[in-house]
Amino acid sequence: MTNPVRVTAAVSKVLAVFLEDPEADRYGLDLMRASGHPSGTLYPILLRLQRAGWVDAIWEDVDPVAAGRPARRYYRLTPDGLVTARLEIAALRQQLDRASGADKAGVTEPRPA
Amino acid sequence: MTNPVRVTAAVSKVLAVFLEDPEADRYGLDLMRASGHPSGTLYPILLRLQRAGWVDAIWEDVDPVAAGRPARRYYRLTPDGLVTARLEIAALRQQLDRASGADKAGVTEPRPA
DNA sequence: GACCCTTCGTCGGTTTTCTACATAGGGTCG
DNA sequence: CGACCCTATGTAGAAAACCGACGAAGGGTC
Repeated sequence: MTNPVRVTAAVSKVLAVFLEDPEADRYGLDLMRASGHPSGTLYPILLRLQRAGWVDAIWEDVDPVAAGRPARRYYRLTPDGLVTARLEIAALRQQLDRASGADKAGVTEPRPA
Repeated sequence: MTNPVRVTAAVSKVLAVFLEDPEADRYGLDLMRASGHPSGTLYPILLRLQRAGWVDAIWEDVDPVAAGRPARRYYRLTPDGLVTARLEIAALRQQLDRASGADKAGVTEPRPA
């Protein structure tokens, strides 16, 4: 476990969504909307994250007929994945901050102090 | 011009380096060291950025014999590329900030205020 | 001549991304 | 009841991106 996962742009978006609320259970369509990824991008990423042990998945325990919709598959960060994701995202942010921090004409931030 | 460029993780690293000092001329080896990319990653990215009109390139006007090294090829952001790069990087940063901002236990930042 | 250094790239295999499509039940409209 | 959209899951296959290895070309050193 924790075998190499390349934290690409698409992967970091998914991790960022998870980190918005690390306690929350998230399902596929939900993650698609929140990350902006199409299913063909999202599900392979979720598979890689699961294989790496960063993410867990469980089937929703609901009767599809009673609920009026298919059962969802809920994904959530493992404790391990939570720690690693935070580190990865922090590293990315630092890199981007270095870029816009050295730039006088800020686009969004008026005062860095 | 300004045809679609996918701002992947590797591309954003290159843009971030350019934004550290948008006035500066940068050459290949320099960008390789600053971005951490191997040549096989960097040069294709520079080509894509040039084709999109985000980056300009000119050959250094120097006598290789006198300088004791091969001439460098200098790359720099176009005015258009500067604007676009800033927007892209700002968007990425916002996304990452939302992720760690909603998280109580901060990893690096003690006080966001 | 053999070797390393700087500097520019390209080549080719692996990994990642993404546009379709597949599946399956439910609801709606005419 | 057939055509169509909605929620859900995911796969298939091609295009794109990545990156280690290599090549080219000159300079210097031993």
